[in-house]
Parts: sequence; C-alpha cells; structure tokens
Amino acid sequence: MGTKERKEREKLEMQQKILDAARELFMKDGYENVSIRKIAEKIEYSPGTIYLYYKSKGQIFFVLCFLAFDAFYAEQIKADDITDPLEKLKESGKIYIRFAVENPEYFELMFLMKAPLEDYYDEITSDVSHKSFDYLKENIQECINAGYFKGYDLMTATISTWAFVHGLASLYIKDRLKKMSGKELDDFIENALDLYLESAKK
Amino acid sequence: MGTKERKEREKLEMQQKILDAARELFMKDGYENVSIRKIAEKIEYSPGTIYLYYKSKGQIFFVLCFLAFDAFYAEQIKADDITDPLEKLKESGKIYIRFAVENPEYFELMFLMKAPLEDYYDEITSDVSHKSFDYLKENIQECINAGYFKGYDLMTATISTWAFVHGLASLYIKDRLKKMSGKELDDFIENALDLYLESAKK
DNA sequence: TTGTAACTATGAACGGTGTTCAGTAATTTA
DNA sequence: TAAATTACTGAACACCGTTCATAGTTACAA
Repeated sequence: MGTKERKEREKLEMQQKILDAARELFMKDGYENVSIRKIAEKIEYSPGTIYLYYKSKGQIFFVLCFLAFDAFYAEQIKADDITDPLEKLKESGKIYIRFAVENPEYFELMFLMKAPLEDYYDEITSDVSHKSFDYLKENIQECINAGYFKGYDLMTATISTWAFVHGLASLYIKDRLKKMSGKELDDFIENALDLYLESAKK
Repeated sequence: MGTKERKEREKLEMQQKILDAARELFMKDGYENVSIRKIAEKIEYSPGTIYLYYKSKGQIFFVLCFLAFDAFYAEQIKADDITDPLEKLKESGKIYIRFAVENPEYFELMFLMKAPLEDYYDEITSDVSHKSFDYLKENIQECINAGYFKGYDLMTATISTWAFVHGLASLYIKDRLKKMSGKELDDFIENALDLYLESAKK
C-alpha cells in the first residue's frame, strides 16, 4: 500500500505550504516583523505544528535563501542570449540590481548578513553562490578577450565590477540614495552602469 | 545656586553612561541581541530608568549612529592636505575602506543597517551624513574640473565612486571576499582603487 | 526645621516574541 | 475492533520593548 509514499508527499506539501506562507509574509513585512504565530495563522495551523516541519524560524528563512540563490542564478543566465560581452555584462548588472530591489530580504541574506547563518552558510550555499560568481568571471573573461578591461587582471576586474554593482544595489536597498525615487533611480543606475562599463573600453 | 546646572550635568552624565553601555553591548552582540534590560543591568539601574533619558531603544542606537558619522567625517578630512584631486580621491577611498575594516560595527550602523533608523534618520543625520557626501562631491568636482570623469555628470560620478568603494568595503567586511586574506587583500584594494580611478582619467 | 512640590527611580504589568512539550485527536496497522 | 503510531494542539516558558502607578529622594519657600 502507498501509505508511506502518501505521507511523504503530504509532508513535502506541508513544508511547501509553510515555505509559501513564510515567503509571502517575509517579503511583505520583513523578517523581524513576521512571527511563527502569523505564519501558522496563515496556513491555519497552530504555532507548534511549524516546528514539526522546520526546526526554527531561521531555518525557514534559510531554506528560502537557498532557493533565492537558485532563483538569482536563474535570473542571471537570462543575459546569456546577448552575444556582445560588454552588453551582456551590462545586462547582468541590471539583473543583479533588479533582484536586489525586488527581493531585498533575500539579497540581505545572500550578500549582507553576517551573523546567524554562519552555521549553515558554507556547507549549503557555497555551491550555488559560486555558480553566480563563476558566471560573472566568465563574462569578464570574454570582455578581456574582446579587449576591454585593459590593465585589469581577471580577478581584479571581476571583483571590481561586482563591487560596483553590489555597492549600488546595497546603497539603494538600504535607502542611502533616497533623494532619488523610482524611475529617476532606474535611469541613474542605467546611466552609471553604462559609464562604468564604457570606461572599461579604453 | 547652581542646582539647575548640576541637574543638567547629571542628566548628561546619565545619558552618556547609557550611551557607553549601549555602544559596548551593541558592538559586542549586535543590535537585536541587546535588550534594554541588559543595558539597564550594565549601568545598574532599572529598565524603566532608561526611558527617562531616551525614548526608545532605537533612539539610543540612533544617537550612537550620529556620533559614528562624526568620527567618520573626522577621518575623511584627513585627505585634505593632498592637493592633486585624484590622489585625494584615492586616499579618501582608502580611508573609507579603512574605517569600515577598523570599525565594522559603526560602518554597519551607518551604511548597512536598515532597522530602526527610519523615523529619526532624516531629521538629524542628514546634516552630518551629508557633510561626508558633500565632501566627496566637492572632491569629484575638483576632479571633473581637472579633466577627469569625462562623460559623467557630477552626481553620477559621485554616487558611482561611492558605490564602488562602498561595495568593496561591504563585501570585505561581510566575508564575501574570503578567498583573499590580510596583505593580499590590502594590495588588491589598493590595486582596484588605482585602476578604477585611473580609468576615470581618459 | 518643616512641608510640599518637583524630580528620579522603580519594577510589576501588558502585549508581543521564538520555542517546547504534555496531552489529545486522528489515522494506520494488526 | 483494539492497539499503536502519527499529527496536531495550545498552554507554558523565558524572553522582548515599553508604560505607569508607586515610592523614594531632593530642593526650596515658609
């Protein structure tokens, strides 16, 4: 009889249900403002039930983060159909910033948080986060091959570009560029990216 | 009689005492892990007393943040004696990164934390944080006057440069550049800064 | 010196949090 | 159908930031 299989399936469904509810709430209200009780209420179970499927609130968030790295990478490779390496890099940067803006909580977890994740961080994320870094590195290598980034070695150019885009993204989502807003900022980022990468042309 | 003056002084002393205790605890354990009760315990008063001097935990944090900006600005202007605008900008960048590395908690407070500042942020910090931003902006203007940053307008060049340096600093203090270590990284940052700013020469 | 007004400090209490666990209800197995 | 396993509950625990009635202390005029 398939009881065991059904139970397995039901367990996964429940885990998914919790994940979905948690994601929605985290995105809407931020990690700190979402309680286990609220997640439980959303899926119409008691708070204790959550702990039968995840061992802590942090773990729920972490699993979502892991999925976020996947989603991030999936976004990144959408630049793949651009053949010109510099244009591809430009698009990559826009994707990076767009991801940060649309998923600030995930972005924080992936690139900004230090503290409580250290326990899990290395073991799980390293694979999936290195994928994105390597993707960028390959793109930069293509640029170098095409004559851009003269004077930079591969690693310096990669990290510099990452730092530039990352800096824009973090200043923005942390409201340090608040004088701008919406469309105005989109234009600015577009412009800043253009100029940074154009200046790599030489 | 100087009763009123003495009371005033005692009030300031108490505020300072709270600030010192809070700073020490925040630096050691992070904002979220420090409770009003712990601050109160450290200064050997009851929790309620804190609220006679500061209206919330967030406000205590905010005042510390304000002081950090002052300390940061004091570091920044040490680049003033350099006359060549590009060299000055380079030094400024190094100071920024050095400040981040040597005071990661303050740096986090000033540029990375989002948390409780929103309410007060504008009114008070704007002055002191704008001072640093304006300092950078003036430096960039000098560079533009000297023929650098061709194609950039002032604001774009300022924010771009900030983003680049800020990105390097945050990736570093958040251990995202962990493949490097110590001297190796110092050299890298030196090199990356050089290259970024050289490419502004044209 | 005394009485009162003003100030300072207290700590219990409120409504919230993440998490645990004894107990109950439902389901599966025999 | 009875026993055993599983799923779930929700009260309880130890925290949190914050408030406020109360108590203690100090200042100063009478």
